[in-house]
Amino acid sequence: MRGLHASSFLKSVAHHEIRLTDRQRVALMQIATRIVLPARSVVYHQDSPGGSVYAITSGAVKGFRDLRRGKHAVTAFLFARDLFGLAEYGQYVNTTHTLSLTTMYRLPVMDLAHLLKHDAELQFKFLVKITHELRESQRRMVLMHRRDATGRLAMFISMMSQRLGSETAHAEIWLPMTRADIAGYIGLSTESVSRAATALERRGLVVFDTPHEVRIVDPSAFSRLVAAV
Amino acid sequence: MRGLHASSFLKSVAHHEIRLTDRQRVALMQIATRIVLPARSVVYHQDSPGGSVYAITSGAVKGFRDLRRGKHAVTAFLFARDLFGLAEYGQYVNTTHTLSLTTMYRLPVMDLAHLLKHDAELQFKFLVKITHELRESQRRMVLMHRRDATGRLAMFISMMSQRLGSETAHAEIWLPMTRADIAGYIGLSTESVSRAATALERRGLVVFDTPHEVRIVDPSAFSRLVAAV
DNA sequence: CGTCATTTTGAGGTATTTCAACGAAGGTGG
DNA sequence: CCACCTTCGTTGAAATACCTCAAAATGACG
Repeated sequence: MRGLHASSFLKSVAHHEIRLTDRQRVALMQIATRIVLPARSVVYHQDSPGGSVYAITSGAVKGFRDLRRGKHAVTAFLFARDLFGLAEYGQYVNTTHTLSLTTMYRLPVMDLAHLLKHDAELQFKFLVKITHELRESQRRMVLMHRRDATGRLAMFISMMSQRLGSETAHAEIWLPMTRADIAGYIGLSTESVSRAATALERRGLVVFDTPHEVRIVDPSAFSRLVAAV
Repeated sequence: MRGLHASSFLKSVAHHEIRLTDRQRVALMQIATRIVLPARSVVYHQDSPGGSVYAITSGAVKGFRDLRRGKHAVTAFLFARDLFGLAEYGQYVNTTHTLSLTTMYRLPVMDLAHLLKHDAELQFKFLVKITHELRESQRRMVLMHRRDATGRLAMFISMMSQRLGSETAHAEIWLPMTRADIAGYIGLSTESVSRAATALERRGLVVFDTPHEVRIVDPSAFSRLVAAV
């Protein structure tokens, strides 16, 4: 488990000014297990003992909590270079689920904690990463305050665009999640998400080539809507 | 007492009680400045350079972002033993504002980063703290998915109760923020918060001795409502 | 290519928002 | 010390936007 795998893990944590040294990468690889899961696989279930942290190399994962009547609140969409499971040390509070074919590294929390305790530089990079996530979640709070469904969806698309921007140079934005997942994330009903999507198209802001691929055709008007908080 | 081992890490997250050693406390005090601010003072403003992290000793602080038309989204309420400013490494993205007389320590981010990079144990405690905050924010996501205003307010009161539980042994829950602040936090209008408050009282679940002091008079029914996600 | 899940569209019900006004509380200045 | 003023909190009524229920159309996957 060296060479290609190791370098892809380097990339997985290198997001947002985080870059590991060779020695750090090797240390992490020694405790890591590479995992490849098909779409719709459960990574871990809520209320199970939280023994590991995961770093995504490619693919997409959603984290959610079950609510009443089959509904579920989506707590996060995770992509390449994201970490997850870290916030749930001790006991997982979310279920995580792959949305597509996903490769990731599993890091046992005991080993990771030991490693971080002896490498302050490495730990600092984790701290920066978590800190960045906290900031992300604050952006989502702003999204949740919007009253209009179309504005929420526009903001959601904008957020997804930013996260995937580094991967795809295309204007095509990949939305691997279902409408129900989006609804569970931005706090609307599935139908409202669908209606909001058609509303954005009818207003000439975006085009959905498929339900999971969207292009922004009027960037300035789109940005105006997103910023019209 | 040696360092924080992996097992004690789990424990500390579970009970979210961060305890510093005397030496760590001294090290932090050397770079810290003690600040006492009266109510309604701005600690820092959004879009200003983020040079410091703050640790609250007593009092209450709110973090928020301005939206259109005088509205503002409240991103956090912070109390004793909370840190803030850390998520905004480099550039503050929120404005922070005292809600009452507040004492806090200001830690220059440069000095703090230097300290953390040389004291993995101390940094670990910061990581635990941030990790816990991330988890908190996920709980809030669940709150935001509730459709009914009374349920949201009940959940909010429950959250405040938990945060202040260690300070006051009383059943009296202190809500230092205004109705508008609560509204900005749970995503409702000010009027809806007010109506939800009276609804909770009319249903015999709580009693508001003042607009800022609430007692839970029917704990089982109250818990049932909170859990009825 | 068939089957099932997902997505879209429609119509009505309902909760919250909005607009408006009043009452209460806290702070300030004469 | 009191009066004034600003901010905060509460209540009412109408409008709006979303949710729910239901069914058809589309898409995904074996």
